[in-house]
Amino acid sequence: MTEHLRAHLQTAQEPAIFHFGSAMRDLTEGDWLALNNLPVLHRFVGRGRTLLREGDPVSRLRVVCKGWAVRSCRIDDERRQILDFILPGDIVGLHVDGHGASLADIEALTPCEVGEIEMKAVERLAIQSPGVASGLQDILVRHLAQSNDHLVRLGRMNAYERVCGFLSDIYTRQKDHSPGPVDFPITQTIVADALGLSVVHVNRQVMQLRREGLVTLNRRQLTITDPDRLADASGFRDRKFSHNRTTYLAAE
Amino acid sequence: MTEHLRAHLQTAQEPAIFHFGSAMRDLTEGDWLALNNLPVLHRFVGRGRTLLREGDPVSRLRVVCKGWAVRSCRIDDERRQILDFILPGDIVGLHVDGHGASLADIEALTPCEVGEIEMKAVERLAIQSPGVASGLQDILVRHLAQSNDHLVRLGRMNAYERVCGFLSDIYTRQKDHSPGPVDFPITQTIVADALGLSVVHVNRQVMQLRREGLVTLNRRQLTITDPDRLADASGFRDRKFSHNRTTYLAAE
DNA sequence: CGCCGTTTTGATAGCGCTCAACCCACGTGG
DNA sequence: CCACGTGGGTTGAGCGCTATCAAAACGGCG
Repeated sequence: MTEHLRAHLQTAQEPAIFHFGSAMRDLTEGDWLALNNLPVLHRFVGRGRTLLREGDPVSRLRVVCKGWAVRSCRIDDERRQILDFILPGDIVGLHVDGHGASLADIEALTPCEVGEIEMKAVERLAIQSPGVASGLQDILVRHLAQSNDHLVRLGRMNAYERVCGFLSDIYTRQKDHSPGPVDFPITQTIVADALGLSVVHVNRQVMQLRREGLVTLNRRQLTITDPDRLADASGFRDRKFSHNRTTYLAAE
Repeated sequence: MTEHLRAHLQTAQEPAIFHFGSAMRDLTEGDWLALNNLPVLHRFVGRGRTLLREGDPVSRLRVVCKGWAVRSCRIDDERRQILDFILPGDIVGLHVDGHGASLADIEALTPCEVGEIEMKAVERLAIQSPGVASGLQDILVRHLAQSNDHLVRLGRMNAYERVCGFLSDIYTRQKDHSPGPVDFPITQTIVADALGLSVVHVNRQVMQLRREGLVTLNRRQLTITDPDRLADASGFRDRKFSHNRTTYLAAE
């Protein structure tokens, strides 16, 4: 398939399908055509609303086409853990238990546009198309890599390193499209719940980073002065993790 | 297929293949026959030896047929994080980056017998057999669920809850075969590196649990007096996690 | 027997939490 | 136009959970 044709196919379609297919590697022209036949249900979710609740049966795969969301577990009234951040183009609905029930809540950080695709239909497609089947596996494996990084962060990094690594990650995941500042629709409370810290302590680390001139950030935007230095400060030796792993698709 | 035939097929084969297939659901007779044709390379790994090193290209899937191992990341000279525990029957080699390189070291806690299967061969098989393809996905999804639990543990549980939850997990993962005590070839240093705590503090929590009469454990065996009480003490409301998730295959 | 890895215990220090207060930006309604 | 409420950010004081350091006991193994 020529590059030209591929580009045409990729841009010609439904955004949800485009993102879904783009997350896979080595799709053939036929795979793309088949993907395009998948029916997509559109939904809009307001900020703060729950897209999917823990324990809900997941029969549809969700592609978040616009907006940000988080996947989080509530432990009790005063504790919750944010498991990952969902950026535009990310896919939701793969974290399920043995009965197909969601392992966590998905909550919109900003208004979201979501495309929903029947899991059954995707599975049928995967049977016919090896490219889609292995693409699904790619997506799952990438989630595993992300969990890995987060586990190391929570288990063995101190507060300063956690914040550095987190900001570095969020930065790198968006860096492909635009130089300069990136979106950051995240409160410090959210950061705290993601990093297993208290809000107050997150704030102290952020203040520290500002004093050191490493970052500029507010509720809207994040600017990183020296990405390499920030990544170094995140504790992962030679930036191997956040650079090659969480964002390893972008690296190709 | 009759139960009798299934039982026959499952027991008639190579242990590595048996475990591999058993980790999947809804395999047809044909799937099992095809699995049995996969060539298996046998390896033996001594205690403390490294089965697979971080960064190594993973071209073969490993089934640990006998023995225990851990998957761990070294951060620097004095810090490491253990990401999960590999028990007999577990599958290794799915945690890879975008280039197929291992994300972590796999280290044998006890002497291990490992069956190695060419990834390429498995992929070829998955193309022909939908059961195997979706079985592979099952395995990946189960790993995701495990990571989830561990993330919550590291992010939002205190030392006591972490130890309770950990012991509870190890117990539940083996409980299907034998009542009473279960294997526990794990030093407190290993527990510490898994739970993001210091050895000394792990020991204090274990001592506490012993004083409370909840567990008996040494370097060989773990006995849990009242599994329900221990699970309650792990902080997960209604034992939903460790019960339904990490071990959700056993629940079926 | 002697070595070494592991477990246990005490004393001390420090990282990060809690509580509390204050500030700011923003939206809402009178 | 201003009063007010609300959500988020910032800062200080004090405490508690967990780490670190140190030492001793234990147990397996050559």
